[in-house]
Amino acid sequence: MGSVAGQQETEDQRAGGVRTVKRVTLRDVAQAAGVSHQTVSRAINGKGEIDPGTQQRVLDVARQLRYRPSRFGRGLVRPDVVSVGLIVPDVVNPFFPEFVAGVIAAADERDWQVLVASTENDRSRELALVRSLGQQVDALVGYISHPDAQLEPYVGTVPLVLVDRGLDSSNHALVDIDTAAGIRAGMQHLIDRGHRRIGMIDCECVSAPMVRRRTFLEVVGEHALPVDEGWVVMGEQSPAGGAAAFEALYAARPDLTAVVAFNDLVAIGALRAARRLGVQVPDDCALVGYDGLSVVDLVDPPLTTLHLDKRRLGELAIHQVDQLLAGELPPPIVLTPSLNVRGTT
Amino acid sequence: MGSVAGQQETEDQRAGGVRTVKRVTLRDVAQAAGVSHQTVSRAINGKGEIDPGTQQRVLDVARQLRYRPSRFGRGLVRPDVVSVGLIVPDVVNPFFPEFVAGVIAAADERDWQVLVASTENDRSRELALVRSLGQQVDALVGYISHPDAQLEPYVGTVPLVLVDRGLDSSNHALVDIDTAAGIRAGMQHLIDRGHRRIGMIDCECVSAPMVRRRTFLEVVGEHALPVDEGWVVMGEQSPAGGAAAFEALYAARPDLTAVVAFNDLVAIGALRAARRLGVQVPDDCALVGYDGLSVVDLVDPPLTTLHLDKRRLGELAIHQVDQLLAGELPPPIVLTPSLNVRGTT
DNA sequence: TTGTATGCGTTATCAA
DNA sequence: TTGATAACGCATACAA
Repeated sequence: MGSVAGQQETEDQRAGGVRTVKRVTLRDVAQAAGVSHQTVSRAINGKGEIDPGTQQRVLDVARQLRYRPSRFGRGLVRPDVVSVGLIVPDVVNPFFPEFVAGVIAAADERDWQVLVASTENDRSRELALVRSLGQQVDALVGYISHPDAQLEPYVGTVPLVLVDRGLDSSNHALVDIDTAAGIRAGMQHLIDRGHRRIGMIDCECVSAPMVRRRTFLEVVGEHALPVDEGWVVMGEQSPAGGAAAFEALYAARPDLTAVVAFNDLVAIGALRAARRLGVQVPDDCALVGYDGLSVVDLVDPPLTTLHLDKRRLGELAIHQVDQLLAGELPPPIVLTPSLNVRGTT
Repeated sequence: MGSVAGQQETEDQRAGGVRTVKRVTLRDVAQAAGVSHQTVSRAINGKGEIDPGTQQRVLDVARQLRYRPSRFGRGLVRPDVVSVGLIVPDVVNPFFPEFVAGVIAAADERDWQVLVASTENDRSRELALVRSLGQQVDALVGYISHPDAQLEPYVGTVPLVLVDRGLDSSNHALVDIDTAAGIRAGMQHLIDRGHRRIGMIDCECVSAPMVRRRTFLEVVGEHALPVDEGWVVMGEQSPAGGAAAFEALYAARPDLTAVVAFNDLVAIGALRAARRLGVQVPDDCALVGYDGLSVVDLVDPPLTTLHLDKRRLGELAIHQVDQLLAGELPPPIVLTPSLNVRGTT
């Protein structure tokens, strides 16, 4: 089976032999196998209408030559496979995998593909990603922190679904989270249980800046709870940050009876700090998290939290893509976290 | 600007107006704008060599017509963008996001794209995914449970990197985990601390069946530790499963002083069960996990575990892809977990 | 069963 | 500045 010889031959016959590694094409295989490129196509795709002998021969030659069909050539001539680009800030932060899973599942249901890209919490990478990925896909779903105005020049013509960024955006489809309603539910829960001396651990947050704190203060005002400096502390958005923030909060207000945390990770840090300080949770101090990560069930006691259906969030994003691809600009969809009472309240 | 009229016109002029939603092409825009498709191309890509007036006009028409460049048409004629398909069993299981992050990061470094697919723990989806995704990408990285023999017909010609499946595989590139060495290190640690009555919670595991148990028994034999029925229990691969398994183990061997768990999630379940049973960890019973999930630091006490660098695992997989794409079949790479002593031993 | 010719949507070359 | 023409790699009628 002079296939190896065939390969040599093919290489030599290449006219512009100088150019960089030319890709092996259907015609190269055809030439090497001494058939038409048509026959090769048939052999590769396993359609009938071909002599088993030649098919095998062609297949052998193809393997020798390391032939791989070009997805572009194919895509051009076959019904398009829809592909969606997904941009998230971080794949490891336990908030996002569930969201990504939702996107992938909903996409899969439609036989769509998902290209996942992560900015690795580097905001400066967002814009470049929007542009480059946007050129390679049929639509984009993005957990993007940049405001519309900055985004626009990079978006080009790609249909875009923005997630969790308030309703400031109008050119693109939106899936949003009603954080204010969530915080409000958490506060109400604490108030219902008789808490009045409630503190908050807040964090920097580009997507919904100040929302938690603002809502907190609103509710505090509505119920005439004690409020002045010291009831709200800022912390790093991490367990360690939550621990430090709790310590600061406890130092300033040792008589507090409940804390609302920016999110679950922060709350878990606060929980550990409380334990270290000898503060019993929930007896001495109740604690409410936010996000509803699955890890809240692994800590002790399990964390009461405002549970957001992150998987659903992803599914809805794909739903919005669907609309966009159909030529509609759908109205925003808003998801509200639901209170999940466990062991810390 | 009779662009809307232009659109009508274009639609009407389409010969086979019957066919399903034809995609808007460069030529459609050209016709509507009254220029050559070449000029449209120039306008879209913002190359110079075009009159600003016509450029603007063309751009307007393109927008009216909702024109989007075809990635296939482009891909055919521009230097290829390498894309890697990634198949994992589950995006939500905290083991995988770190792995995925490693793959994405290493791919990104090379300006490659990553298409992520999940089998959602449904083994039966693996093969179909290998085939379909394999056709759309330049290489595949797979956390695949099927043995080579079953896999082969579905692989086709796509370069494939298999992760964590023992070294039974030869046609494909491999990144493996030396689980035996990990378990051995964990056992040795316990033995060094004077433990002799050690139990194990094992789970079903397709990728490395029996490895933990086998290694456990080897070490037990080498050190003449007590061994008979009851020292190894099987459990579901989850915190709940770990809890149930610990209860069973404790019921059978109430005098045990240490437990090696299948993985961290199982170990965390065991930890909770121990607490419920009034067994102090680590004083009454030490506990060693496996995987090194970041959640081990969130439980109390933090879990001693055999830490596997999952991110690195992903990076190495891309490294293997690199070799494969260069035409080499690289030797397997083996990663060994390292003992991470925290609060449960 | 096999080969020829054509078109998919884009960019590049070159002439006008 | 613009346009005609030729690739790019593949699949599919249609002819042989």
